[in-house]
Amino acid sequence: MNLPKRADLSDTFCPVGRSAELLGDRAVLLILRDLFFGRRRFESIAVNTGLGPQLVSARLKLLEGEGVVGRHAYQDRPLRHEYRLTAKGKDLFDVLYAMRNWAEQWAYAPGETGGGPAMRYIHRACGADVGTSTACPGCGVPLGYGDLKGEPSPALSAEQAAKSG
Amino acid sequence: MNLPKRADLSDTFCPVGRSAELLGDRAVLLILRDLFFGRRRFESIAVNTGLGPQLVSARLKLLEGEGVVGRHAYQDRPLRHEYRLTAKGKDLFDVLYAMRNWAEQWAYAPGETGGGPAMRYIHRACGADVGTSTACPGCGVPLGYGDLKGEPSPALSAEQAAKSG
DNA sequence: ATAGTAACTATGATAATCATAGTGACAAGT
DNA sequence: ACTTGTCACTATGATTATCATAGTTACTAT
Repeated sequence: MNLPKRADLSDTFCPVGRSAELLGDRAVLLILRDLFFGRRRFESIAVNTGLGPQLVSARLKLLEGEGVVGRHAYQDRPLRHEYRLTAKGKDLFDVLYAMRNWAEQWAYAPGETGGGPAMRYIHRACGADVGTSTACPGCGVPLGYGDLKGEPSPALSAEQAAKSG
Repeated sequence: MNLPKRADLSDTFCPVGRSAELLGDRAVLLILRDLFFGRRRFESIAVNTGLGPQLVSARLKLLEGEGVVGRHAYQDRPLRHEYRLTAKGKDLFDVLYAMRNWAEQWAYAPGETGGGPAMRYIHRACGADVGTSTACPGCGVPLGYGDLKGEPSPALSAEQAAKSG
């Protein structure tokens, strides 16, 4: 086993503290990101995040134990599993989306992304570019899991291609 | 020095990845939480978070280096500093608030907080209980840094008192 | 029979964290 | 003057976690 020895979730009554026990871990965040983007397979996650297989394995077990991801067989011979966000996991959308918004506003040097955002999001329902809003600027609907379609900037898309190729 | 050797922020173009370099750390998250609650002093943060002084020191330096917190002298003899969120730091409000909302919905056993949330938030402008919304349910205004007044549940308030006493 | 793919596990070196103790600069009390 | 106390740290050594690399299992495809 290689689960980090962290405090029990119930070690504090503070809600931010409880979230931090789970989310205060770079590997967990990167894996969640990949799951939100539809990457469900172990190898795919390991390659894209750049994390070693041992860490990915340990974190997926942790996430599964917390009920944030579920493990589902997608074939029998040989037996293979994929990982999917549960409802509890999908509800982390707001956290990851807030992280994305913050980074778009603060984490890039001027011009680094060529003018636009590193990743542009379009509201599926109405086609509007949502910018960094939490409610669609076109139709006013609050944004949640599954509502958005991401379009990576050329730089980000090149980076991802380099990893999988 | 005890700064963790993490990848450069600019190691990825993915905005969630960039945020994760900073926020994917339990200590960083707990320190930010305390700063959002108005704790500005080293000792106060160290005691409330339960982190050792060395970790607090290392993370405050990291946060200062990233421009998320500023260091300000509050007295001269002896020279003492306090830490405050910068604009870049205050903009992390949405992330911490999303973490809080998720935890309120998923991280407590039924009845653990005695019926209500672990921490209740009131919209200062109109007095409405905001629940776990991102816009005030009373007046519709989107919620941001400084808009809310927190009221800890008895359990949480007892926990905090135990730390400082 | 050999190579390939997917999902891991094992191992050892390196790095981070924790618990505990100590330091420096001063204020206040005896 | 001397002890005690406060605040913001720094130092040290033991414990843990992480990273890089290699190996394993169970198959399929050629």
